[in-house]
Amino acid sequence: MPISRLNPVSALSQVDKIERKLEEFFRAENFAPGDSIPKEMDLAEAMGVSRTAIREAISRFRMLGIIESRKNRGMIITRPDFLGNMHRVMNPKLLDGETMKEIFEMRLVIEMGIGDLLFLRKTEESLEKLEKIVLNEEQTNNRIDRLKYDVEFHSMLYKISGNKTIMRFQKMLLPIFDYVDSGLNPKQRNMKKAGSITHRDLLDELRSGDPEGFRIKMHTHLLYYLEKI
Amino acid sequence: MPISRLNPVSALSQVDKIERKLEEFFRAENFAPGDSIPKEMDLAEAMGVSRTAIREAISRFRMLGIIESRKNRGMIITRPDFLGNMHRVMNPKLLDGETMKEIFEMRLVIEMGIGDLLFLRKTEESLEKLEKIVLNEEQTNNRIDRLKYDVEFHSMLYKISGNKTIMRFQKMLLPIFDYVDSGLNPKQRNMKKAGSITHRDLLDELRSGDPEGFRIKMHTHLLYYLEKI
DNA sequence: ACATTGTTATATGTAGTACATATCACAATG
DNA sequence: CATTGTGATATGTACTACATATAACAATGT
Repeated sequence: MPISRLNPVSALSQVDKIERKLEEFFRAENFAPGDSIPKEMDLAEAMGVSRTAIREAISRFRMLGIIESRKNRGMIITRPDFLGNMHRVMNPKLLDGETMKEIFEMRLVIEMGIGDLLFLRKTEESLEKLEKIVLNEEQTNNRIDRLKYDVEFHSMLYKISGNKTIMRFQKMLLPIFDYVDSGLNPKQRNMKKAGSITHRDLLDELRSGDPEGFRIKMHTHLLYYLEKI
Repeated sequence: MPISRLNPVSALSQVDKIERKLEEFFRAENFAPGDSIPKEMDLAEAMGVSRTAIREAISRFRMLGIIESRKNRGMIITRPDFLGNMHRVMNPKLLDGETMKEIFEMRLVIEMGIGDLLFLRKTEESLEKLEKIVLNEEQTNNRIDRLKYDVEFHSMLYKISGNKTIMRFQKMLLPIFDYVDSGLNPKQRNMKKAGSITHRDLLDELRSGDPEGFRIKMHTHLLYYLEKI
Protein backbone atom coordinates (compact mmCIF):
# COMPACT_ATOMS: atom_id res chain seq x y z
CA MET A 1 0.00 0.00 0.00
CA PRO A 2 1.42 3.39 -0.99
CA ILE A 3 2.12 5.80 1.83
CA SER A 4 -0.42 8.24 0.38
CA ARG A 5 -3.18 5.86 1.48
CA LEU A 6 -2.35 6.43 5.13
CA ASN A 7 -5.00 8.95 6.06
CA PRO A 8 -4.59 11.06 9.19
CA VAL A 9 -5.63 9.55 12.48
CA SER A 10 -8.76 10.74 14.21
CA ALA A 11 -8.48 14.49 14.61
CA LEU A 12 -11.43 14.58 16.96
CA SER A 13 -10.61 15.53 20.50
CA GLN A 14 -12.09 13.60 23.38
CA VAL A 15 -14.57 16.39 24.03
CA ASP A 16 -15.69 16.29 20.39
CA LYS A 17 -16.36 12.59 20.69
CA ILE A 18 -18.23 13.07 23.95
CA GLU A 19 -20.31 15.77 22.33
CA ARG A 20 -21.30 13.46 19.48
CA LYS A 21 -22.07 10.59 21.78
CA LEU A 22 -24.26 12.79 23.91
CA GLU A 23 -26.18 14.09 20.91
CA GLU A 24 -26.67 10.53 19.72
CA PHE A 25 -27.82 9.56 23.19
CA PHE A 26 -30.32 12.41 23.39
CA ARG A 27 -31.81 11.50 20.02
CA ALA A 28 -31.94 7.81 20.81
CA GLU A 29 -33.67 8.45 24.12
CA ASN A 30 -36.14 10.69 22.32
CA PHE A 31 -35.52 13.51 24.71
CA ALA A 32 -37.79 16.52 24.31
CA PRO A 33 -37.77 19.94 25.96
CA GLY A 34 -38.49 19.60 29.65
CA ASP A 35 -37.00 16.14 30.06
CA SER A 36 -34.22 15.82 32.58
CA ILE A 37 -30.96 14.08 31.72
CA PRO A 38 -28.53 12.10 33.90
CA LYS A 39 -26.28 14.09 36.17
CA GLU A 40 -22.72 14.94 35.21
CA MET A 41 -21.06 12.30 37.36
CA ASP A 42 -23.26 9.54 35.99
CA LEU A 43 -22.47 10.58 32.42
CA ALA A 44 -18.77 10.76 33.26
CA GLU A 45 -18.77 7.29 34.79
CA ALA A 46 -20.85 5.81 31.97
CA MET A 47 -18.38 7.09 29.37
CA GLY A 48 -15.31 6.47 31.45
CA VAL A 49 -14.09 10.06 31.32
CA SER A 50 -13.62 12.86 33.78
CA ARG A 51 -16.33 15.23 34.88
CA THR A 52 -14.22 18.04 33.41
CA ALA A 53 -14.54 16.62 29.91
CA ILE A 54 -18.27 16.05 30.28
CA ARG A 55 -18.71 19.59 31.48
CA GLU A 56 -16.87 20.98 28.45
CA ALA A 57 -19.17 19.09 26.12
CA ILE A 58 -22.29 20.02 28.08
CA SER A 59 -21.16 23.63 28.05
CA ARG A 60 -21.46 23.57 24.27
CA PHE A 61 -25.04 22.32 24.45
CA ARG A 62 -25.74 24.99 27.02
CA MET A 63 -24.48 27.61 24.61
CA LEU A 64 -26.72 26.25 21.85
CA GLY A 65 -29.68 26.42 24.20
CA ILE A 66 -30.27 22.68 24.06
CA ILE A 67 -29.49 22.07 27.73
CA GLU A 68 -30.08 24.08 30.86
CA SER A 69 -28.33 23.31 34.13
CA ARG A 70 -29.82 24.17 37.48
CA LYS A 71 -28.06 23.62 40.75
CA ASN A 72 -29.27 20.59 42.60
CA ARG A 73 -32.11 20.04 40.14
CA GLY A 74 -29.77 18.62 37.55
CA MET A 75 -29.96 19.31 33.83
CA ILE A 76 -32.92 19.46 31.48
CA ILE A 77 -33.39 19.58 27.72
CA THR A 78 -34.56 22.96 26.48
CA ARG A 79 -35.90 24.38 23.23
CA PRO A 80 -33.04 25.96 21.27
CA ASP A 81 -33.31 29.11 19.20
CA PHE A 82 -32.14 27.80 15.86
CA LEU A 83 -30.92 31.22 14.71
CA GLY A 84 -29.65 32.37 18.09
CA ASN A 85 -26.07 31.36 17.52
CA MET A 86 -25.62 32.39 13.94
CA HIS A 87 -24.59 35.92 14.88
CA ARG A 88 -21.41 34.55 16.43
CA VAL A 89 -20.03 33.58 13.05
CA MET A 90 -21.65 36.41 11.04
CA ASN A 91 -18.46 38.39 10.96
CA PRO A 92 -17.12 39.76 7.67
CA LYS A 93 -13.64 39.54 9.16
CA LEU A 94 -14.00 35.80 9.62
CA LEU A 95 -15.92 34.70 6.53
CA ASP A 96 -14.39 34.48 3.07
CA GLY A 97 -15.53 36.53 0.11
CA GLU A 98 -17.07 33.60 -1.72
CA THR A 99 -19.35 32.75 1.20
CA MET A 100 -20.37 36.36 1.65
CA LYS A 101 -21.23 36.58 -2.03
CA GLU A 102 -23.42 33.51 -1.65
CA ILE A 103 -25.12 34.94 1.41
CA PHE A 104 -25.79 38.12 -0.50
CA GLU A 105 -27.31 36.08 -3.31
CA MET A 106 -29.50 34.35 -0.80
CA ARG A 107 -30.90 37.68 0.25
CA LEU A 108 -31.77 38.51 -3.35
CA VAL A 109 -33.43 35.12 -3.77
CA ILE A 110 -35.53 35.65 -0.66
CA GLU A 111 -36.63 39.12 -1.70
CA MET A 112 -37.60 37.79 -5.11
CA GLY A 113 -39.66 35.05 -3.55
CA ILE A 114 -41.30 36.85 -0.68
CA GLY A 115 -44.05 38.53 -2.73
CA ASP A 116 -46.75 35.96 -2.06
CA LEU A 117 -46.34 36.24 1.68
CA LEU A 118 -46.57 40.02 1.45
CA PHE A 119 -49.89 39.95 -0.40
CA LEU A 120 -51.12 37.29 1.97
CA ARG A 121 -50.37 39.33 5.08
CA LYS A 122 -50.25 43.00 4.22
CA THR A 123 -52.48 45.30 6.25
CA GLU A 124 -53.47 48.95 6.01
CA GLU A 125 -51.18 49.84 8.91
CA SER A 126 -48.18 48.08 7.45
CA LEU A 127 -48.68 49.80 4.08
CA GLU A 128 -48.95 53.07 5.98
CA LYS A 129 -45.60 52.42 7.62
CA LEU A 130 -44.04 51.68 4.25
CA GLU A 131 -45.56 54.89 2.95
CA LYS A 132 -43.86 56.87 5.71
CA ILE A 133 -40.49 55.34 4.97
CA VAL A 134 -40.86 56.07 1.26
CA LEU A 135 -41.88 59.66 2.01
CA ASN A 136 -38.86 60.13 4.25
CA GLU A 137 -36.66 58.70 1.56
CA GLU A 138 -38.11 60.97 -1.12
CA GLN A 139 -37.57 64.06 1.00
CA THR A 140 -33.88 63.63 1.70
CA ASN A 141 -30.85 63.98 -0.50
CA ASN A 142 -28.36 62.93 2.09
CA ARG A 143 -26.65 59.75 0.93
CA ILE A 144 -26.37 58.26 4.40
CA ASP A 145 -30.05 58.89 5.11
CA ARG A 146 -31.12 57.41 1.80
CA LEU A 147 -29.17 54.29 2.61
CA LYS A 148 -30.81 54.16 6.02
CA TYR A 149 -34.30 54.40 4.51
CA ASP A 150 -33.37 51.83 1.91
CA VAL A 151 -32.53 49.36 4.67
CA GLU A 152 -35.69 50.36 6.55
CA PHE A 153 -37.86 49.76 3.50
CA HIS A 154 -36.57 46.29 2.87
CA SER A 155 -36.63 45.43 6.57
CA MET A 156 -40.26 46.48 6.70
CA LEU A 157 -41.03 44.13 3.81
CA TYR A 158 -39.61 41.26 5.82
CA LYS A 159 -41.71 42.36 8.75
CA ILE A 160 -44.86 42.43 6.64
CA SER A 161 -44.12 38.89 5.52
CA GLY A 162 -45.16 37.93 9.04
CA ASN A 163 -42.39 35.37 9.22
CA LYS A 164 -40.23 36.10 12.25
CA THR A 165 -37.67 33.51 11.26
CA ILE A 166 -37.08 35.05 7.84
CA MET A 167 -36.98 38.50 9.41
CA ARG A 168 -34.42 37.49 11.98
CA PHE A 169 -32.42 35.66 9.37
CA GLN A 170 -32.18 38.78 7.27
CA LYS A 171 -31.28 40.90 10.32
CA MET A 172 -28.48 38.46 11.03
CA LEU A 173 -27.23 38.94 7.49
CA LEU A 174 -27.10 42.75 7.63
CA PRO A 175 -23.39 42.94 8.55
CA ILE A 176 -22.64 41.02 5.37
CA PHE A 177 -24.81 43.30 3.22
CA ASP A 178 -23.15 46.37 4.67
CA TYR A 179 -19.81 44.87 3.87
CA VAL A 180 -20.71 43.99 0.29
CA ASP A 181 -22.38 47.36 -0.25
CA SER A 182 -19.44 49.30 1.16
CA GLY A 183 -17.31 47.58 -1.45
CA LEU A 184 -19.09 49.41 -4.27
CA ASN A 185 -17.39 52.35 -5.90
CA PRO A 186 -19.23 55.68 -6.50
CA LYS A 187 -19.98 54.82 -10.12
CA GLN A 188 -21.63 51.57 -9.08
CA ARG A 189 -23.64 53.42 -6.45
CA ASN A 190 -25.06 55.66 -9.13
CA MET A 191 -25.99 52.69 -11.25
CA LYS A 192 -27.82 51.34 -8.26
CA LYS A 193 -29.66 54.60 -7.74
CA ALA A 194 -30.56 54.69 -11.40
CA GLY A 195 -32.59 51.47 -11.22
CA SER A 196 -35.83 52.25 -12.97
CA ILE A 197 -38.08 50.81 -10.26
CA THR A 198 -38.22 52.83 -7.04
CA HIS A 199 -39.50 51.91 -3.62
CA ARG A 200 -42.53 54.04 -4.46
CA ASP A 201 -43.25 51.76 -7.41
CA LEU A 202 -42.93 48.68 -5.25
CA LEU A 203 -45.27 50.18 -2.66
CA ASP A 204 -47.87 51.06 -5.28
CA GLU A 205 -47.74 47.56 -6.68
CA LEU A 206 -48.05 46.07 -3.22
CA ARG A 207 -51.01 48.33 -2.48
CA SER A 208 -53.05 47.72 -5.59
CA GLY A 209 -51.28 45.12 -7.72
CA ASP A 210 -50.71 41.39 -7.46
CA PRO A 211 -47.87 39.03 -6.47
CA GLU A 212 -46.86 38.44 -10.07
CA GLY A 213 -46.55 42.15 -10.83
CA PHE A 214 -44.66 42.64 -7.59
CA ARG A 215 -42.19 39.93 -8.52
CA ILE A 216 -41.55 41.57 -11.88
CA LYS A 217 -41.00 44.98 -10.29
CA MET A 218 -38.82 43.56 -7.54
CA HIS A 219 -36.81 41.81 -10.18
CA THR A 220 -36.13 45.10 -11.94
CA HIS A 221 -35.43 46.80 -8.64
CA LEU A 222 -32.78 44.23 -7.76
CA LEU A 223 -31.55 43.85 -11.32
CA TYR A 224 -28.44 45.82 -10.59
CA TYR A 225 -27.38 43.30 -7.99
CA LEU A 226 -28.46 40.32 -10.02
CA GLU A 227 -26.30 41.45 -12.91
CA LYS A 228 -23.38 41.97 -10.59
CA ILE A 229 -23.28 38.37 -9.42
CA MET B 1 -41.02 50.89 44.03
CA PRO B 2 -43.38 47.93 43.51
CA ILE B 3 -41.86 44.51 43.93
CA SER B 4 -42.71 43.69 40.33
CA ARG B 5 -39.95 46.07 39.27
CA LEU B 6 -37.30 43.87 40.80
CA ASN B 7 -36.06 42.07 37.73
CA PRO B 8 -34.07 38.86 38.08
CA VAL B 9 -30.36 39.17 38.76
CA SER B 10 -27.86 38.36 36.05
CA ALA B 11 -28.56 34.84 34.86
CA LEU B 12 -25.31 34.70 32.94
CA SER B 13 -22.83 32.18 34.21
CA GLN B 14 -19.20 33.07 34.54
CA VAL B 15 -18.39 31.10 31.41
CA ASP B 16 -21.06 33.03 29.48
CA LYS B 17 -19.45 36.28 30.53
CA ILE B 18 -16.00 35.04 29.60
CA GLU B 19 -17.31 33.97 26.23
CA ARG B 20 -18.72 37.44 25.56
CA LYS B 21 -15.58 39.18 26.73
CA LEU B 22 -13.47 37.00 24.50
CA GLU B 23 -15.63 37.68 21.45
CA GLU B 24 -15.45 41.38 22.20
CA PHE B 25 -11.70 41.08 22.57
CA PHE B 26 -11.30 39.25 19.27
CA ARG B 27 -13.35 41.87 17.43
CA ALA B 28 -11.55 44.76 19.08
CA GLU B 29 -8.18 43.30 18.21
CA ASN B 30 -9.36 42.81 14.65
CA PHE B 31 -8.34 39.21 14.67
CA ALA B 32 -8.59 37.42 11.34
CA PRO B 33 -8.14 33.76 10.39
CA GLY B 34 -4.56 32.71 10.94
CA ASP B 35 -3.84 35.11 13.77
CA SER B 36 -2.71 33.55 17.00
CA ILE B 37 -4.30 34.51 20.31
CA PRO B 38 -2.86 34.60 23.86
CA LYS B 39 -2.40 31.30 25.59
CA GLU B 40 -4.94 29.97 28.05
CA MET B 41 -3.02 30.87 31.19
CA ASP B 42 -2.51 34.46 30.05
CA LEU B 43 -6.22 34.82 29.32
CA ALA B 44 -7.06 33.29 32.68
CA GLU B 45 -4.75 35.63 34.54
CA ALA B 46 -5.91 38.68 32.60
CA MET B 47 -9.55 37.96 33.48
CA GLY B 48 -8.82 36.75 36.97
CA VAL B 49 -10.48 33.37 36.48
CA SER B 50 -9.34 29.78 36.41
CA ARG B 51 -7.95 28.06 33.38
CA THR B 52 -10.89 25.65 33.61
CA ALA B 53 -13.38 28.43 32.97
CA ILE B 54 -11.35 29.83 30.07
CA ARG B 55 -11.16 26.39 28.55
CA GLU B 56 -14.91 25.94 28.73
CA ALA B 57 -15.45 29.20 26.89
CA ILE B 58 -12.73 28.47 24.34
CA SER B 59 -14.25 25.04 23.82
CA ARG B 60 -17.38 26.76 22.53
CA PHE B 61 -15.40 28.77 20.00
CA ARG B 62 -13.65 25.60 19.00
CA MET B 63 -16.99 23.98 18.32
CA LEU B 64 -18.07 26.94 16.19
CA GLY B 65 -14.86 26.66 14.22
CA ILE B 66 -13.66 30.11 15.22
CA ILE B 67 -10.65 28.87 17.16
CA GLU B 68 -8.29 25.98 16.67
CA SER B 69 -5.94 24.78 19.41
CA ARG B 70 -2.71 23.03 18.68
CA LYS B 71 -0.44 21.66 21.31
CA ASN B 72 2.54 23.84 21.99
CA ARG B 73 1.71 26.14 19.08
CA GLY B 74 -1.07 27.79 21.06
CA MET B 75 -4.40 28.83 19.59
CA ILE B 76 -5.24 30.51 16.30
CA ILE B 77 -8.33 32.12 14.82
CA THR B 78 -9.90 30.04 12.05
CA ARG B 79 -12.55 30.56 9.42
CA PRO B 80 -15.85 29.21 10.71
CA ASP B 81 -18.41 27.40 8.59
CA PHE B 82 -21.43 29.59 9.21
CA LEU B 83 -23.89 26.76 8.53
CA GLY B 84 -21.81 24.02 10.09
CA ASN B 85 -23.50 24.11 13.45
CA MET B 86 -27.08 24.58 12.40
CA HIS B 87 -27.70 20.85 12.10
CA ARG B 88 -27.28 20.52 15.85
CA VAL B 89 -30.51 22.39 16.50
CA MET B 90 -32.37 21.22 13.37
CA ASN B 91 -34.32 18.65 15.27
CA PRO B 92 -38.11 18.43 14.95
CA LYS B 93 -38.18 17.04 18.46
CA LEU B 94 -36.60 20.19 19.84
CA LEU B 95 -38.18 22.96 17.76
CA ASP B 96 -41.74 24.15 18.19
CA GLY B 97 -44.40 23.90 15.51
CA GLU B 98 -44.53 27.63 14.87
CA THR B 99 -40.82 27.82 14.08
CA MET B 100 -41.01 24.78 11.85
CA LYS B 101 -43.90 26.33 9.96
CA GLU B 102 -41.80 29.44 9.42
CA ILE B 103 -38.84 27.42 8.24
CA PHE B 104 -41.10 25.62 5.81
CA GLU B 105 -42.35 28.96 4.53
CA MET B 106 -38.77 30.04 4.07
CA ARG B 107 -38.20 27.11 1.78
CA LEU B 108 -41.17 28.10 -0.34
CA VAL B 109 -39.91 31.68 -0.51
CA ILE B 110 -36.47 30.51 -1.65
CA GLU B 111 -37.88 28.20 -4.33
CA MET B 112 -40.06 31.02 -5.60
CA GLY B 113 -37.08 33.34 -5.80
CA ILE B 114 -34.41 31.05 -7.15
CA GLY B 115 -35.49 31.19 -10.79
CA ASP B 116 -33.09 33.90 -11.89
CA LEU B 117 -30.10 32.01 -10.57
CA LEU B 118 -31.24 28.89 -12.39
CA PHE B 119 -31.42 30.62 -15.78
CA LEU B 120 -28.11 32.30 -15.08
CA ARG B 121 -26.31 29.05 -14.35
CA LYS B 122 -28.10 26.16 -16.02
CA THR B 123 -26.03 23.97 -18.31
CA GLU B 124 -26.81 21.18 -20.73
CA GLU B 125 -25.50 18.57 -18.27
CA SER B 126 -27.55 19.88 -15.38
CA LEU B 127 -30.73 19.89 -17.47
CA GLU B 128 -29.87 16.35 -18.49
CA LYS B 129 -29.66 15.33 -14.85
CA LEU B 130 -33.03 16.91 -14.17
CA GLU B 131 -34.40 15.06 -17.18
CA LYS B 132 -33.26 11.74 -15.73
CA ILE B 133 -34.90 12.45 -12.39
CA VAL B 134 -38.16 13.42 -14.07
CA LEU B 135 -38.06 10.28 -16.22
CA ASN B 136 -37.49 8.12 -13.16
CA GLU B 137 -40.36 9.84 -11.44
CA GLU B 138 -42.70 9.37 -14.38
CA GLN B 139 -41.91 5.67 -14.57
CA THR B 140 -42.74 4.74 -11.01
CA ASN B 141 -46.00 4.49 -9.17
CA ASN B 142 -44.50 3.67 -5.82
CA ARG B 143 -45.37 6.43 -3.37
CA ILE B 144 -42.05 6.23 -1.51
CA ASP B 145 -40.08 6.42 -4.76
CA ARG B 146 -42.12 9.33 -6.05
CA LEU B 147 -41.37 11.19 -2.83
CA LYS B 148 -37.69 10.37 -3.24
CA TYR B 149 -37.62 11.73 -6.79
CA ASP B 150 -39.56 14.79 -5.65
CA VAL B 151 -36.85 15.59 -3.14
CA GLU B 152 -34.18 14.81 -5.74
CA PHE B 153 -35.74 17.16 -8.25
CA HIS B 154 -35.89 20.10 -5.90
CA SER B 155 -32.42 19.36 -4.52
CA MET B 156 -31.07 19.39 -8.07
CA LEU B 157 -32.62 22.82 -8.61
CA TYR B 158 -30.68 24.11 -5.63
CA LYS B 159 -27.57 22.54 -7.05
CA ILE B 160 -28.10 24.20 -10.41
CA SER B 161 -28.42 27.55 -8.65
CA GLY B 162 -24.68 27.23 -8.14
CA ASN B 163 -24.99 28.61 -4.65
CA LYS B 164 -23.47 26.13 -2.23
CA THR B 165 -24.69 28.08 0.78
CA ILE B 166 -28.31 27.98 -0.33
CA MET B 167 -27.95 24.32 -1.21
CA ARG B 168 -26.51 23.42 2.15
CA PHE B 169 -29.10 25.52 3.89
CA GLN B 170 -31.89 23.61 2.22
CA LYS B 171 -30.22 20.27 3.00
CA MET B 172 -30.10 21.33 6.63
CA LEU B 173 -33.81 22.02 6.49
CA LEU B 174 -34.79 18.62 5.08
CA PRO B 175 -35.61 17.05 8.47
CA ILE B 176 -38.14 19.82 8.99
CA PHE B 177 -39.73 19.30 5.58
CA ASP B 178 -40.01 15.60 6.16
CA TYR B 179 -41.69 16.30 9.45
CA VAL B 180 -44.18 18.79 8.00
CA ASP B 181 -44.87 16.53 5.03
CA SER B 182 -45.40 13.46 7.18
CA GLY B 183 -48.09 15.45 9.00
CA LEU B 184 -50.29 15.45 5.91
CA ASN B 185 -53.20 13.06 5.70
CA PRO B 186 -53.84 10.92 2.58
CA LYS B 187 -56.44 13.33 1.22
CA GLN B 188 -53.97 16.20 1.42
CA ARG B 189 -51.34 14.10 -0.31
CA ASN B 190 -53.66 13.60 -3.25
CA MET B 191 -54.33 17.30 -3.47
CA LYS B 192 -50.61 17.79 -3.60
CA LYS B 193 -50.23 15.26 -6.38
CA ALA B 194 -53.04 16.88 -8.30
CA GLY B 195 -51.18 20.19 -8.67
CA SER B 196 -51.54 21.15 -12.29
CA ILE B 197 -47.84 21.93 -12.83
CA THR B 198 -45.55 18.91 -12.85
CA HIS B 199 -41.81 18.65 -12.59
CA ARG B 200 -41.84 17.98 -16.32
CA ASP B 201 -43.49 21.37 -16.87
CA LEU B 202 -40.89 23.08 -14.71
CA LEU B 203 -38.09 21.38 -16.59
CA ASP B 204 -39.53 22.38 -19.96
CA GLU B 205 -39.82 25.96 -18.82
CA LEU B 206 -36.29 25.93 -17.49
CA ARG B 207 -35.04 24.49 -20.75
CA SER B 208 -36.71 26.85 -23.16
CA GLY B 209 -38.59 29.49 -21.18
CA ASP B 210 -37.58 32.47 -19.09
CA PRO B 211 -37.27 33.33 -15.38
CA GLU B 212 -40.65 35.03 -15.28
CA GLY B 213 -42.44 32.05 -16.77
CA PHE B 214 -40.57 29.77 -14.42
CA ARG B 215 -41.68 31.82 -11.42
CA ILE B 216 -45.30 31.59 -12.50
CA LYS B 217 -45.09 27.81 -12.98
CA MET B 218 -43.21 27.31 -9.71
CA HIS B 219 -45.88 29.38 -8.01
CA THR B 220 -48.57 27.05 -9.29
CA HIS B 221 -46.48 24.03 -8.44
CA LEU B 222 -46.15 25.19 -4.83
CA LEU B 223 -49.64 26.64 -4.64
CA TYR B 224 -50.85 23.76 -2.54
CA TYR B 225 -48.35 24.60 0.16
CA LEU B 226 -48.83 28.35 -0.16
CA GLU B 227 -52.54 27.94 0.43
CA LYS B 228 -51.92 25.77 3.40
CA ILE B 229 -49.95 28.40 5.32
C1' DA C 1 28.06 19.14 5.14
C1' DC C 2 23.77 16.92 5.19
C1' DA C 3 19.90 14.23 6.56
C1' DT C 4 18.00 11.69 10.07
C1' DT C 5 17.07 10.83 14.81
C1' DG C 6 16.85 12.07 19.72
C1' DT C 7 15.92 15.63 23.39
C1' DT C 8 13.87 19.40 25.71
C1' DA C 9 10.78 23.14 26.49
C1' DT C 10 6.15 24.54 25.97
C1' DA C 11 1.09 25.00 25.51
C1' DT C 12 -2.84 22.36 25.24
C1' DG C 13 -5.54 17.96 26.81
C1' DT C 14 -7.33 15.19 30.58
C1' DA C 15 -8.15 13.76 35.29
C1' DG C 16 -9.01 14.34 39.99
C1' DT C 17 -9.89 16.82 44.28
C1' DA C 18 -11.80 20.38 47.07
C1' DC C 19 -14.92 23.66 48.10
C1' DA C 20 -18.65 27.27 46.88
C1' DT C 21 -23.39 27.91 45.80
C1' DA C 22 -28.15 27.41 44.73
C1' DT C 23 -32.09 24.56 45.28
C1' DC C 24 -35.33 21.10 47.12
C1' DA C 25 -37.32 18.66 50.84
C1' DC C 26 -38.36 18.67 55.28
C1' DA C 27 -37.90 19.85 60.09
C1' DA C 28 -38.31 23.46 63.51
C1' DT C 29 -40.49 27.36 65.24
C1' DG C 30 -43.81 30.71 66.57
C1' DC D 1 -50.60 26.85 59.52
C1' DA D 2 -47.34 29.87 57.48
C1' DT D 3 -42.76 31.20 57.78
C1' DT D 4 -38.06 30.33 58.62
C1' DG D 5 -34.05 27.39 59.33
C1' DT D 6 -31.23 23.14 58.00
C1' DG D 7 -29.18 19.44 55.51
C1' DA D 8 -28.62 16.83 51.26
C1' DT D 9 -27.55 17.26 46.55
C1' DA D 10 -26.03 18.59 41.81
C1' DT D 11 -23.90 22.11 39.48
C1' DG D 12 -20.18 26.02 39.41
C1' DT D 13 -15.42 27.33 40.10
C1' DA D 14 -10.62 26.79 41.22
C1' DC D 15 -6.44 24.45 41.60
C1' DT D 16 -3.04 20.80 40.93
C1' DA D 17 -0.82 17.14 38.54
C1' DC D 18 0.37 14.79 34.74
C1' DA D 19 -0.19 13.30 29.65
C1' DT D 20 0.65 14.54 24.97
C1' DA D 21 1.85 16.75 20.74
C1' DT D 22 4.73 20.07 18.61
C1' DA D 23 8.65 23.19 17.50
C1' DA D 24 13.23 24.16 17.99
C1' DC D 25 17.48 22.53 18.54
C1' DA D 26 21.15 19.24 19.69
C1' DA D 27 23.28 14.82 18.66
C1' DT D 28 24.47 11.35 15.61
C1' DG D 29 26.08 8.83 11.65
C1' DT D 30 27.24 8.68 6.83
